[in-house]
Amino acid sequence: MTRLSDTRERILEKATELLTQRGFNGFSYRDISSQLGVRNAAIHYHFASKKDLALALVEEFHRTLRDQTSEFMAYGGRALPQLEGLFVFTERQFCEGLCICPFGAFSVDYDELPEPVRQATDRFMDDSLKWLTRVLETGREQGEFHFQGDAGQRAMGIFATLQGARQMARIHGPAVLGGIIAQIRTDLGLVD
Amino acid sequence: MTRLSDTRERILEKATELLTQRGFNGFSYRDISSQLGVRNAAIHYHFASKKDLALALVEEFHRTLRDQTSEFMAYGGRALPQLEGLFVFTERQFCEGLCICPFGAFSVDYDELPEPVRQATDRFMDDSLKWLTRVLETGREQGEFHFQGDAGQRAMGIFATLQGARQMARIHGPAVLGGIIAQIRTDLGLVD
DNA sequence: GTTCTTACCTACCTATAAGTAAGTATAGCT
DNA sequence: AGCTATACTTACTTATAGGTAGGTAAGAAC
Repeated sequence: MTRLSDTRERILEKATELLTQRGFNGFSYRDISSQLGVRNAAIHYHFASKKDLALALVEEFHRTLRDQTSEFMAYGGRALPQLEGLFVFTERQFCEGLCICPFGAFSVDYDELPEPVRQATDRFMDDSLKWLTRVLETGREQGEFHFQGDAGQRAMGIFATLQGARQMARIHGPAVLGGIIAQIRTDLGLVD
Repeated sequence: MTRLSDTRERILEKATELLTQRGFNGFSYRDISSQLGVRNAAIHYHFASKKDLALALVEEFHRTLRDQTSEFMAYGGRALPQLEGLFVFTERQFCEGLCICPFGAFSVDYDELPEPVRQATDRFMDDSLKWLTRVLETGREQGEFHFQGDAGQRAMGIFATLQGARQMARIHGPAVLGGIIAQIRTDLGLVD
């Protein structure tokens, strides 16, 4: 079969949407199958258990992040466009209906996640943090960013803020997200 | 009956714990009843539906906030101790096992929440924002805080950061929460 | 002392969750 | 033409979800 079915991809896409709108415990195989017009068992064929689906979702995010960050890298190592890329990415995801951060969704259910999913989530988070830490350090050295203290801490703070901002924006409207992002810029000494 | 049963309060307490550890869709009446040693129907007696339980939980948080903020007010209107009170409150809740912010937990499931619960959540959030905005404005006038821009925006950003920080701290350890709170202080021009 | 109310309990119901077993259509390979 | 792998399907199972009907023990009100 030269052309593989796109059902697997459609399931992942729909699952991402449902995950970011309802959390991992907030959607079922039935929700996916009914909206895609396939049977429940078709999902089990591709993802034997919900645990496997969770794992695939985390790995999907991880891949997206890698693609996105290597795209940032193409700017030639300058820090500012990379940071702006993160902001644009966050806002675009939000506008596309991926309301809350997938990582935020998983963090709510963290204790009940099976061990492999937890590990994958940790790896994903570590990579994200490493990338943003490097961007912040580079930007400070280049004199673009101005902030005190450890860059790693600052990176953690920015991710926390973005994650929280998405959740708040969902309730108070999309404008909140832009406002909070503007504030992060201000705190990094970037004047508009 | 002079002495009312404390079952209702015990249910609310346990539900809060479960909500902040698993999200609203992550626990069942059975989880509560089995851990409290009562029957399922006892919970339905006090909270006819899970919607009613959610409503009671939000109102409980709202009451706690009111108590807490009026306690802050007792400091005589000075802004700094009020802000520090929020930080202490957040860290204490986290240490007591109330991992994620109850509001964060609800925001994940926001779309499926029944309308009255959503409205109660909105009122709770509005009150919180109003309070923090006033604290920030007062502190800036008193010369204790130094920040640019709108105080309401800043308040929104701080809540978003705290909410995200709790979720991150759950995975990366409690130290993260303290680190991010320290950063909020820095960004408000408070030197340690 | 009967009645009402509170605060439950036992025993159930229906819907839905995740998951499985076995069958089938289609395409490519030999 | 026959075999095999892929990508499903129908038709279940078992467990659990939220919710309900009806009963009951015990104190309060009259």
